[in-house]
Amino acid sequence: MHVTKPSPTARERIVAGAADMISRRGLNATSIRETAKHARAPLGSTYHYFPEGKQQLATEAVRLTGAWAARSLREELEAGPVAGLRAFLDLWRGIVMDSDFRAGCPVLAVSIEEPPADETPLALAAAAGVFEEWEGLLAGSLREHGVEPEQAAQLATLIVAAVEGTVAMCRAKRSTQPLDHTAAQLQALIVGAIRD
Amino acid sequence: MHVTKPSPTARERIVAGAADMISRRGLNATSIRETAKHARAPLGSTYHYFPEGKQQLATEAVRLTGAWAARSLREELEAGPVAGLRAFLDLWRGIVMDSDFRAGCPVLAVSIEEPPADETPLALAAAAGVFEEWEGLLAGSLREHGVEPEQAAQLATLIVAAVEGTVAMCRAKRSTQPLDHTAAQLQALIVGAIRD
DNA sequence: GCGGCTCTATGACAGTCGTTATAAAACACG
DNA sequence: CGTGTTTTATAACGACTGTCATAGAGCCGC
Repeated sequence: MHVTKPSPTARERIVAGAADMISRRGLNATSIRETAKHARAPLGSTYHYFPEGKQQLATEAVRLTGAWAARSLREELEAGPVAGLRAFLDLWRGIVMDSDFRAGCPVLAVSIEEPPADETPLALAAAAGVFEEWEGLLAGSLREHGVEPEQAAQLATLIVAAVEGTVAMCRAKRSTQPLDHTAAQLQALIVGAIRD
Repeated sequence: MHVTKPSPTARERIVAGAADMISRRGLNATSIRETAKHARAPLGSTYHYFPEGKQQLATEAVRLTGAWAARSLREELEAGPVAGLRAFLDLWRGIVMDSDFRAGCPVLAVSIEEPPADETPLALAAAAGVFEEWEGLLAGSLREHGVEPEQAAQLATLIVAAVEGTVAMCRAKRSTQPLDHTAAQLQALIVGAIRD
């Protein structure tokens, strides 16, 4: 049986492209015109698919990235928290290296740009939700391996925050050394937490 | 004896204002016109003081923030790594809370925005330098308290990355809970590393 | 007072931005 | 074929951007 992967629709291409551009240049510097061009879609289509404009596009880009990372995280966590951590780190390492240190995490990018005062920060709320989803997956796996609930929640927050911060540091330094440092420390931390 | 604090020059006000605006809206969304207005300085003055334009202004804003945090970090580290960590965390907690979750770290903001392809990323290099300065201070203090050099360097990277990431998460969630989680975990981690 | 320097004021340049309106095209389905 | 819906094309709107040029103020040592 053969299943041909459906070629992505124009709408999907726009969202994926927006996520990529946001992860490189930030939300404000990502223009709708360029995302459309990057996805080989006309400008008019963007406002057809995303009638609420840029906020909606950013929101969907954040959610897409969140779901993508969550799926990988969920799968690998079945082999335990250490395997999950490694998968999470490798995922971002790939992004950083494949882009020659030009891309990072669009969820972080959206989180640190103050939204215009007049509108509800939909994309920011989506970013908060993605962080919580990632933390929840990690904390759940830690609890399953005997870590106390409060300790598990704290550790999950630390992992997500450290990975996000490390990716940014790798971009600034144009080096993956921060990821190596963080990986070693977080792995040891998890191993120690599980053993208790 | 009485020493009047010298009122900051227009140049200093511009740099400080730029750092604040970058920490809120990101580098690309911070316009030179608005920084000038925010500092009650005319637009012409900005190009007088910063003839290399926006890159130079961003670079100085990053360095100002870096030096400001480094000074606090250096002072408090004299009381040991745990005190230094607490000071570092409190510093950012103050920024986040005083701004009602609208401001963060300008160094991080600069780190995650791809510079225009045609110019040398001066501000990005400055951000890398600031991260290294912070890591160096923390690693040095850890070594002084008996932590192995490699372990100290890794732990310092983790601390800086985690704090930066946590501040961003606090903004997204509009809560300081991530900072509480990270603070607890990092403190325990340092205590454990020192005791060995 | 007076030259010379630092700083300000003002306006302009060419470009991009988010968004909207409106018309044409492409398509699906009977 | 026609018809109704989805998608594209194109132009325009006001506003904003980084940068530069130039003319004027303010202030220094002499």
